[in-house]
Amino acid sequence: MDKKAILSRSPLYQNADPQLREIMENNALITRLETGSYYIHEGDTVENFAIVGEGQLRVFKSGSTGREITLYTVNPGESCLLNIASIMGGTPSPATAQAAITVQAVLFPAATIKHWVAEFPAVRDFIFGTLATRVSAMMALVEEVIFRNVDRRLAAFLVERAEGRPGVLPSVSMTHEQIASELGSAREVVSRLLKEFERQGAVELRRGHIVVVDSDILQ
Amino acid sequence: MDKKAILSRSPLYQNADPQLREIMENNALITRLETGSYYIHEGDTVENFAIVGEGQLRVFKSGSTGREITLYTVNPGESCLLNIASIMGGTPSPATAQAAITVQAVLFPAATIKHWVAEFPAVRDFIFGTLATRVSAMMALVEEVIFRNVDRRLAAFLVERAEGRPGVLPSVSMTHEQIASELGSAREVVSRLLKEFERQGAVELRRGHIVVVDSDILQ
DNA sequence: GATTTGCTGTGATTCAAGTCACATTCTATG
DNA sequence: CATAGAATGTGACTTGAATCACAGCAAATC
Repeated sequence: MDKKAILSRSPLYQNADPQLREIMENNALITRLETGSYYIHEGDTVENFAIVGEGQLRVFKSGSTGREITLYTVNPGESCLLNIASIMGGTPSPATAQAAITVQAVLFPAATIKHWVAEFPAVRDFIFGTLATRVSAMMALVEEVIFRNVDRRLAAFLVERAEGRPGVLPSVSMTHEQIASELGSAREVVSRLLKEFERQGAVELRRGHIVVVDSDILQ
Repeated sequence: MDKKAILSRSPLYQNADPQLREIMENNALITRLETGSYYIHEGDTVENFAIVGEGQLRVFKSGSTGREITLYTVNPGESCLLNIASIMGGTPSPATAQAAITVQAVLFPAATIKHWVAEFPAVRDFIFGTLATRVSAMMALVEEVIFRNVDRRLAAFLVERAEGRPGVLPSVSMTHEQIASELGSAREVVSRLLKEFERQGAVELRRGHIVVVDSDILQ
């Protein structure tokens, strides 16, 4: 993927006028992050603003016992909230970001994006939009974690993340371990609950992925 | 309190140039919210942007069993993140806001503030600053809730919220019930933990407030 | 000062979920 | 096809916390 291909995935670029597009193209630094490598560690100062073109960034917090919880993921066309909050507020990053799937992205220096926010309404709208969405999601996450049991969160997670082509049952391609990190729980707990779901006929378990047979039961 | 007095508490107004100040004064609608009354309910559409001059707004989510968790509070001079996220993103409010202490505030219509964001750098900086701070706090909250036990969260809460004049021991003036809502836990749990803290000599319990005797033990 | 109302203290119980400790599969790869 | 390394399945145990059910206390109000 080249700069332009990555940029084209972002609503920011899509909504930009030709002038801004050109400026973006001229300032974009292309980068690649292999699966498992880190984009930023908690506490670091963020120096770039990223737009993901391909792959997936996972933003998470780790607890003392090694357990983790995913706060959100950044998919193609999206930008990292962490980045924005950190750059605009001048604060260190409140969480860690890692490539869950090899990422190709473009970067802009923090100073550059800050300047654009002042100058281009399109940039502003994009950033506010991203912030607003993530903030709501964050609040929803707090609520979930406090008031909902792991079984309900797991069921909701499966329904939401299951992907399937027409004709094929939707499924989630993750290990139990990964799902546990996503939810901030433990692997054994997830395994047990999944088995229970299977007994109820809601899912079918394969190695490395979970097939959602009946999403109504999960609801 | 009149408009000007309320506005003067906000860094937004403080950093504004005379022109913006005048515009703000001319557009401000003054309002008062008695303790316990709601500023906004979850799911509502937000129509105004508020700057709190006095009192305290509590922003929270409620669970099905009636339990609540405070996401954050809005104090004098501050603005409501909910508001900003909702107005700028055009999404319904993700949580409920209620006056914990009778609030005096000024309001600006959503359209007005949106317009100002485009026009005045000071407004932009203020809003981004608020968003960035709250987003970080939100992430920290998720982490706390997932990885830390209630006793640790309670201890941290007491240290953070204790207020005292010189010469007087700091204390938190809240009932156990209120603290439980703050933490998203149950009253009995908080009562029991507080008694335990008292046995350890960290606090002293009075009706309606907790005196922090030794904040080191709480750490 | 009597009463009502709202706080606080505590025991008993239950339950979700984290932890430990292995056994049992898969499946990729030499 | 043999096997190492991952992924999964499960039993046993422990524990933090929520819930239920009252009892005692303080303080505001009549």
